[in-house]
Amino acid sequence: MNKTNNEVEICDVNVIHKEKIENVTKKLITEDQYQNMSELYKVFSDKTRLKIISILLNQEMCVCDISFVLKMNQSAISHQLKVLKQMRLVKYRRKGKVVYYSLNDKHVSQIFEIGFEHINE
Amino acid sequence: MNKTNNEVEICDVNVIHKEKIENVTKKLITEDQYQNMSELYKVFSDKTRLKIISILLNQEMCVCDISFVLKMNQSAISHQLKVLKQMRLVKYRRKGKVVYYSLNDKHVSQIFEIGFEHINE
DNA sequence: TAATCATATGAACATATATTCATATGATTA
DNA sequence: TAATCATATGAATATATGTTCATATGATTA
Repeated sequence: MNKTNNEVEICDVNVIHKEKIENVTKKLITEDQYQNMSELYKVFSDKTRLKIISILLNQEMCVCDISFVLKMNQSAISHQLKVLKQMRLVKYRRKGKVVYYSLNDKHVSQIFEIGFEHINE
Repeated sequence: MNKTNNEVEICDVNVIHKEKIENVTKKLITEDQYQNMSELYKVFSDKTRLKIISILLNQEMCVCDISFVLKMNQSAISHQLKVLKQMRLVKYRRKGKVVYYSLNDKHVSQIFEIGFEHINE
C-alpha cells in the first residue's frame, strides 16, 4: 500500500494523516465548550431574535413596542425575549405594568457587527 | 387615559412610545440582511460544524481525517462540509482521491474567537 | 375589589435540520 | 478495464424549534 510514517490504517479501509491528527486533537476544546458556543450562536441564528437585538442595540424598549415595530405577535416576542434572557444576553427592568428590555453583554454587539460586516461584502 | 404626546393607542388596546418607535424603525436593516445574518450564525449554531471550523482554524484537512478526529461518520462530516461550502466559509482542493478543506473567510475565525471569549467569562 | 392592561407561559402544530444508511461519483491503480 | 478508495448525496428518521392560541400572572386604576 506504500504509506509514509504519518499515515496509518483505520477501520480496515481509510488512510489518515497521523501527525496532523495529533496536532489538531490537542487543540480541540471541550465538549461543553462546543456545546455552549453552539447555544450562543443559535440565539443569533433566528431572524426575530436578530431583529430584537438590533433594536436593543439602539436603546432599551418594552415588549409592546418591540412587538409593534416588528409587527409581530406579542407572545412570539415574549418567547424570544425569554430565550435571550436565559442566555443572559438581555436584562430587564419593570416599571409598573411595563417591562423594559436592554442588552446585557458587550459581546452581543460585537457578534452582531461582525456578522453584519460579513454579509455586506 | 392620560397619555403624553409620545404615546398613542394601537390595536384598541396597547400603548406604545411613539418617538422611540420612529427612531428604532429608521435603524432597522433590510429583511434580506436579517435573513443572511441568521443564515450565517446558523452555521455556527451546530456543534459538529463548530468542531470542523475549530479544526480548520489550525490547518487544512481532508474529510477522512476530520471524520477520524471527531469520531464521526464520514457521511455526516461530508454533509456538514457541504453546508460550510455553500456559505462560502470553507474552500477545498482535490489531490487525487483526497479532498482537503480549509477556511475561506477571515470572519470565520473572528466570529469563532468572540464566541469562545464569551463562553469563557 | 373588580376591571383592565402588559407581559409570560404551556400546549399544539408546522417546519427545519442533523445523522444514518445505502448508494453514486470520480479518481487511482492493479 | 475491473477493483478499490475517498468523498458526495438522496431518502428516511428522529429531534429541535418558532409561532400561534388560549390562558395565567402580576401590576395598576376606576
